[in-house]
Amino acid sequence: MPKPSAKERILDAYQDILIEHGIGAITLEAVAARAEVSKGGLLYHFGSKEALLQGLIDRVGHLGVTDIEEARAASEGVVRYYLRSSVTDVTQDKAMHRTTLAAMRLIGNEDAIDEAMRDYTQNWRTLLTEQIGDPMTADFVGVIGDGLYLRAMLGEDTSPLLDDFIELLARLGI
Amino acid sequence: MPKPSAKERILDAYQDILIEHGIGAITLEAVAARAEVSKGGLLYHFGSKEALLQGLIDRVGHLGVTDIEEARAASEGVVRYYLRSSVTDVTQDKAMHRTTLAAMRLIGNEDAIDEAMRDYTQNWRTLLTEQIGDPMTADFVGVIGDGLYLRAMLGEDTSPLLDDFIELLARLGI
DNA sequence: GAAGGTAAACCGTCCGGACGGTACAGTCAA
DNA sequence: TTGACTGTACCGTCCGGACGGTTTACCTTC
Repeated sequence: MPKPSAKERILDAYQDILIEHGIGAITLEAVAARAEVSKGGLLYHFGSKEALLQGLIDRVGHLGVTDIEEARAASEGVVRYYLRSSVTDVTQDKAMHRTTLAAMRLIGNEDAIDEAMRDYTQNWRTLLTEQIGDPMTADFVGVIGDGLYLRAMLGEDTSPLLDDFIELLARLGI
Repeated sequence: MPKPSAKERILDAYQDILIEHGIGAITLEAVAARAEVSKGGLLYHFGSKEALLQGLIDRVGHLGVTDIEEARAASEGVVRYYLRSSVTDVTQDKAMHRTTLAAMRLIGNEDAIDEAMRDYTQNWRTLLTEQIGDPMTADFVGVIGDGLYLRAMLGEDTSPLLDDFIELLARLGI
């Protein structure tokens, strides 16, 4: 695996610090240090803290689109794909999962993040509705995924719940 | 309704700012201004920003206990009480609901908050298991409540979902 | 009941440190 | 030569917290 470009590394560092220590630990110097870049180097790529945030939002947008595409094509089915990617699964370590977790740390603190996350959940809701048929049931599945994410944010390992939840949903004909 | 004591007003202001503008907007001066108290007055009651956080944690603890007690005694049943209090219901405006929403803004930023929230969800899980019997199904209901809270954090009005969700759970024999 | 005392409740200013951002001169690989 | 940085020095602002008052409520004693 080649070393990612500095810009990507900076964004990764931004995410990592958000996930591990939260928004309060985000300083330009801390992000730069984690990315193994000088402060000047960071500011070369992202002209301000605000630009760094925008970088994360863009990433949520891009990864969100490809995530939905992959889900649509997944052989296991959309619902199972959705729940699996909502669960903390150490073995997969998907890019979108980390990005989402990082973005969630900013919910309520940055309006632009709230909007990006609403868009993302809305896209999922659309796909789930398309797949399941009934919008109400689709919302139900959507909320379960969100709940799993919230638990992940609290540091809980939710992977043991996956199969049980899928079985319960199967009983509802999903 | 008499004017609450300064200490309560300060904690209310702290919550309000967290909910409306997030952790980044929390400064001693902002909280003091919102509570209509001087900065010195605030520091008289809470000796530091850390103490303010501890005040919120204590509140989560106290309200959490009474919340669980009320749920246990609720004529509508524990599950319905749980889901109803997870939903954004403008008409009720329960103290615990606001406190939880405020505390959620701090998840991942303050270890002590994470722990308090884990305790709170754990207490609910225990009660739900006791009520439903099967721990796996209880977790299922628990996660749905969490998902509703996450949506509330994103500013969504989740109250229309309540009855539908209860009906879906009824189909599972809950 | 006036005077005096006391402690809790509260006010407003000041200081030091942290942090975002600027500026710029130098390095180095392609 | 140009783009991608490094490293250092610096500035202005913001914020936490310390601190030295001041007001209010409530005794107590003459």
